[in-house]
Amino acid sequence: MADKDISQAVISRLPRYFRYLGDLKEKGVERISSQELSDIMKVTASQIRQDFNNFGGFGQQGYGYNVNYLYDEISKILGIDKQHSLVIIGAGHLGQAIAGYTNFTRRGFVFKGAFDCNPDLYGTKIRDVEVRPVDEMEDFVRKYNIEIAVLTIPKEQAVPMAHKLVECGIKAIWNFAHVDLDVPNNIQVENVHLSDSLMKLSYNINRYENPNNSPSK
Amino acid sequence: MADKDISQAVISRLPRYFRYLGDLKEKGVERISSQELSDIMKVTASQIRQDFNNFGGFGQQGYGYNVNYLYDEISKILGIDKQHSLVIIGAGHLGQAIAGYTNFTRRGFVFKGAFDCNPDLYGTKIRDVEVRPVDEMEDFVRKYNIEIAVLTIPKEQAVPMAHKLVECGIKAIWNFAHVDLDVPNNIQVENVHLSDSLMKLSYNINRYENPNNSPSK
DNA sequence: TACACATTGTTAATAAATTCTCAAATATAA
DNA sequence: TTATATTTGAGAATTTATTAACAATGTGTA
Repeated sequence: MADKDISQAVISRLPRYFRYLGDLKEKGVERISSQELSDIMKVTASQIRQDFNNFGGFGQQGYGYNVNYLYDEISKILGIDKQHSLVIIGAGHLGQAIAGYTNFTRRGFVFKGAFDCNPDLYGTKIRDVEVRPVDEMEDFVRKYNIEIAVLTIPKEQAVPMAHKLVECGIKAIWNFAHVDLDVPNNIQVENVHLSDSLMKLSYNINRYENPNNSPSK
Repeated sequence: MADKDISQAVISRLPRYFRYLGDLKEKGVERISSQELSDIMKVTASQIRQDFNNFGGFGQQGYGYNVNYLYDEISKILGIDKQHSLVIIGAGHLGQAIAGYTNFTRRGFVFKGAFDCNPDLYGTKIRDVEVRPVDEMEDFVRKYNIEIAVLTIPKEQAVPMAHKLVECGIKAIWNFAHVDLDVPNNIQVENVHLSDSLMKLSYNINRYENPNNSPSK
């Protein structure tokens, strides 16, 4: 955990490399240089090389990078060469959107269960998985040793639910509730705060339209 | 646009400040010091002061910050003191989740239209708004002068759709498709790449479990 | 096989972001 | 009213991230 720490800035860029490499792979491209990748991705070649070097460097002088090899290595780094079990807590539209997104399955995220507190949803199915009452979550997570919980519930319920999940031995929470969770730091949390994202967009619209409403410095 | 540029790192933190200030406001807290806010938010007091100072500084020595005032100022900076019109392109679960999220409305994002290419959805309603055929999008966006388009469609369709939107005079795109859009830089784009976020989570799980699979340096 | 060329990995330089420090300003209590 | 305690805003110091430079190493060709 505490060895050669790699900054989250680097980690954040890996999925994007992975996406572009996947595209290249599909196109049948065998090799690529950092410069070529730089042109496609609009980041500096230097950054690409620096990023890969955090993990030892996967290229070869005079040749570049082998697309397939690099793709596989990144998938190992990201841990998507293994399967991860996942439950969705909150089977509303957002929960269903995520559950139904088949690409996640392709990346090894296996959707095992869905829970909600709305009785109307009990027994309805999302991709062969039955929606269960949320009280059954604890037993289910323990029994099947679920790794990841996707929290798509209102923020008021998110905090107590996170605590319950931690008690059941969950390893990670993908949090869509608009609240910061306070969990032990052996539990991984990744927040998706959609409203934050939308506000950023709003800022940039505003900024572009009224460039001169900045402080009098 | 090109005056006292504020870094996107700062902008990214504003919505979180805004969220915490909203909570404080609701609790009836009138004033707060950067140190108190630091304790609550788990960021350094110095960063809080530095961030606010980018916009001129809203506090007073010996007193701290007035919660209501600061809240209002941040909402102005973020441009959420004004209304923004918005259409959703792709009325699947994700599109519906976003359209249905009433908090956005509260923040001034007014949901005006929804479009899809699935005839089964035409005429169905999402919060009083009828789902229309996607061919009608262009006229609609032009006619009602829509500012923001939310792209919740598959990546193959996202790129041509973005081009169409730009032609219709859209100002900003909130992009949920797993692809990078290439639009003129007067168009604001905010990406929400969910699979990237999930991969980051996967990395951190992996990292925590196998701390020693780092390169031999 | 030998030589020119390409391209990485790595170190150094630069830029950006964060944290520290403290004088100046204000609030509050005596 | 004055003295003391707070707390900001701003500049300096530090840390982190990004970009540039180039020697080392391999590729591909004649």
